[in-house]
This record gives sequence, C-alpha cells and structure tokens, in this order.
Amino acid sequence: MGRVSKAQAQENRQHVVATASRMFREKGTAVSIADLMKAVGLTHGAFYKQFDSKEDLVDKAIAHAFEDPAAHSPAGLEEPAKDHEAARRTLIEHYLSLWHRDDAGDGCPVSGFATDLGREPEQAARSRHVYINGVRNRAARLATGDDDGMAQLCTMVGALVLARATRGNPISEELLQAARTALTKSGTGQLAPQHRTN
Amino acid sequence: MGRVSKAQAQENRQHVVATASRMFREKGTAVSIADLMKAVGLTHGAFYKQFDSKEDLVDKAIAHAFEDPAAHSPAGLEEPAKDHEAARRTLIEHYLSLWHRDDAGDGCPVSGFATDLGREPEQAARSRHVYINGVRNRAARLATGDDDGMAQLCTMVGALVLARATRGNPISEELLQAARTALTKSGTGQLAPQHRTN
DNA sequence: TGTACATCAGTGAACGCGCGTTCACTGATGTAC
DNA sequence: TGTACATCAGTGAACGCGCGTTCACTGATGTAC
Repeated sequence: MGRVSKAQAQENRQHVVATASRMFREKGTAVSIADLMKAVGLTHGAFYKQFDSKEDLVDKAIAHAFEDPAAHSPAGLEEPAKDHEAARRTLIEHYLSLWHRDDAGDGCPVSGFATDLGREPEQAARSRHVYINGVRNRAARLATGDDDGMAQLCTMVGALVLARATRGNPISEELLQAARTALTKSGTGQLAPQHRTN
Repeated sequence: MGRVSKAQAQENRQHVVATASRMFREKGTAVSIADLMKAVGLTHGAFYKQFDSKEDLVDKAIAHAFEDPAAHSPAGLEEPAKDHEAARRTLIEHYLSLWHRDDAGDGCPVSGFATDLGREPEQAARSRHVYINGVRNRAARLATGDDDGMAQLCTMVGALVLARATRGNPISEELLQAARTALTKSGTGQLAPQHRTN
C-alpha cells in the first residue's frame, strides 16, 4: 500500500488514539504497539509516522479518554439533566453499574488510569494535569450542599476498582450496592443491567 | 557458591517472597524476576529452584502480603485496640496517611493489587479468594452499627488510589482529608506525618 | 567420630520470544508547470 | 486540463534489549556406613 490521502491519514491517526485510549483503560498502558496497531488494522511500522514514541501516544490516549463523551456520561446521560441533583444521581447509577464494571475500556479514565499514573515517577507523566482536571470535574458534578464531592468520588472509584478486582464473587456486586446505598441513602437493591441498552 | 544449608535456603525463599510482595505492591506484578532477584541479592537462575513459575510466585507474594502484619496495622496499631470504634479510627487514620500514600510497598494489599487483579481473566488468579478474604476482613473492621463497612472500605481504597495518582498536586492531600472527614465526621484538618515514627 | 558419596541451592550462560524503535522501500497523493 | 515529479503514510524486515525459562556446572551440605 502506497501513500494514503491526508484525510485518511488523519482518520487513521485518530483511530489509533481512540483505540489506544480504550485498550489502555482496559488492559493498562503496557499494551504493546504491535497489538494496538493490529487492533486498528495497520502494521506496527506505520506507528512512528504518526507518533514520536509510545510515551507520546500514552499522553494523547489519556487526554482523549477525558474528552470522550461516553466516558463522562455513559448510556442515557447524553442530554444535560434538568437539575444538578438529578445529574448527580444518574452519574452515580451509571458509575456503579455492572456495565461500567465489565467494560473498563469505555469507562471512566479516572478509575482506568489511576494505578498506572500512581506508579509513574512524579515528575514524569505529563498527562497528570489532564487527570487532575478530570478528578476535579467529576467531584464537582457530585457536590452537594455540605460536600464538595471529593469523598463521594473516592467512594465511587474505590467501589469500581474493588468490584473489578473481585468479579466472579458475590462480593463484587455487594460492593457496588453498598457504595450506591451510601451515596444516595436509598439503595434500591436492584443493580442496573449488565449491558448498555441504548 | 555451592550448596547452601536447608535453613539458609528456606530463609532465602522467604526473603524472595517478602521482597516480591513489597515490589509487586509498589510497582505492580510486572516487576521482572531479574530485578527481584537482584534486590534479594541472588542470581535469577536460583529462582526456579524455589518456584514453579512467576505466576506461582505472584500467588505466594499476594498471599504473603495479606499475612504481613505491617500491611494490616501499620505504625502504632500492633497491640490490639481497647474497643472496636478506637480500632476503626486508628485504621482510618493510618490508611489515609501520607506515609501510606507514599509507601505502597509496605501498604495495604487490597489497594496494592486491586488493579492488577482486576485485569486478570476471571478464572485465572488463584489468589482471588485470598484477596476477597482480605476485603471482607477489612470491611468488618470498619463496620459500625448501621453499616457493614464495605462502603467505607470503598472510600478508603478510592482515596488512597486517587491520592497516589495525583501525588505532587495539592488535590492529593485534599482527597485524603476529604475521605477522613467523611469517615469520621470530625476531620482535624491535620494529616499524619509523612514517615513512620516508630 | 571420621570418611565417602549423593544431594541440590545457587551460578551464569544460553534459549526463544516479544518489546519499542529504525529503515529501505513502495506507490498513491499532492503539487508545480 | 494534462503531464512530471516530489512527497510521505504505510509496509515488513531488522535492530538491540529485556523478558521468563532452561540447563550444565559447582561445591558446601547432608547422609550412609
């Protein structure tokens, strides 16, 4: 295959970033360039025509995940909610759903990249400021009258991370339910369906 | 170096497991056998005289982390506390301390292995039952009259993981403090010192 | 207790493999006239 | 608008390197007599 049109090249580039963004959230940033490019449908040699290095791609993939609207508001949250409290409840329900537990690739990058970023040396990780903005943003959406939302975000991230680690055992669902109850003070005893319905 | 005494071999073996337990919590289970054995002070060839495979070691290292008393009760919690509520408060204070944020290797394995275990295929990870016991155990120690401790554990794990991911930015300390306040309803505004004092 | 020999923890070179990265090459795209 | 040539996204082989694992070898330990 010879040269490809500028528009096609741009499209391929975005496809690589979007795919990396999903694969890194799901499997960690250790996913290899060969596997990534295979998933995109290109050969690994093309990678370096588009990116300086793997590190460069990791930065761009993390930034992309935070711009991905699906990661912000999965399922039925696309249209802006009537009021803050309704939006807060919807966010909690989706965040602690079985769908979100089982589909980390399309899920929240705050949970998806937390451990990988925590293991990077402090001065490296140029994407840390993007991550921190994401944390503040999500906390703000959880804020209530007497809480800035940060403790609630901790509860949600912890519940998701623990539910993923214990998947296959009943405690996984119990953790999600316990967090829901604590955050809404009115647990329904009913978890959201496993897969997206929209 | 020729053969080594049975006692010495046993000691070396335990040293490898203990070191792996710390390094895996800090850097993830991707730490190489070469690096691990170097840290222990042996050559990598000796590894297979003691363990079947790296997977075997990972299982043993995770189990060891859950048996490590320091991981259960860091700093001044060695002696059994007078009552459950005092023990609960002490656990929270230590869990959300700067020491715990900055020393993952000697820290709680529930936080340290959560993401690694979450990325393992469900049927693999023979150490998952050890992990689940650890989760139940810690939740029980946080339980109060109207809460089984699971939502609180989510808050603590989330706060720790997020504080590690954002280290170097003020939000890291804010997250720990927000979680403390939420869990004790009496935040002191004062974080524990960075390093162990005992 | 003393000697002879088997055991086996640790050594260090080597294995095949996958990693991130480089590079000569291809040929359709984009451009200059 | 048509022709000639430069550009450069994508290809696929190759690079050095570190990975998990194997193996012939060493020599102090452990044991049999």
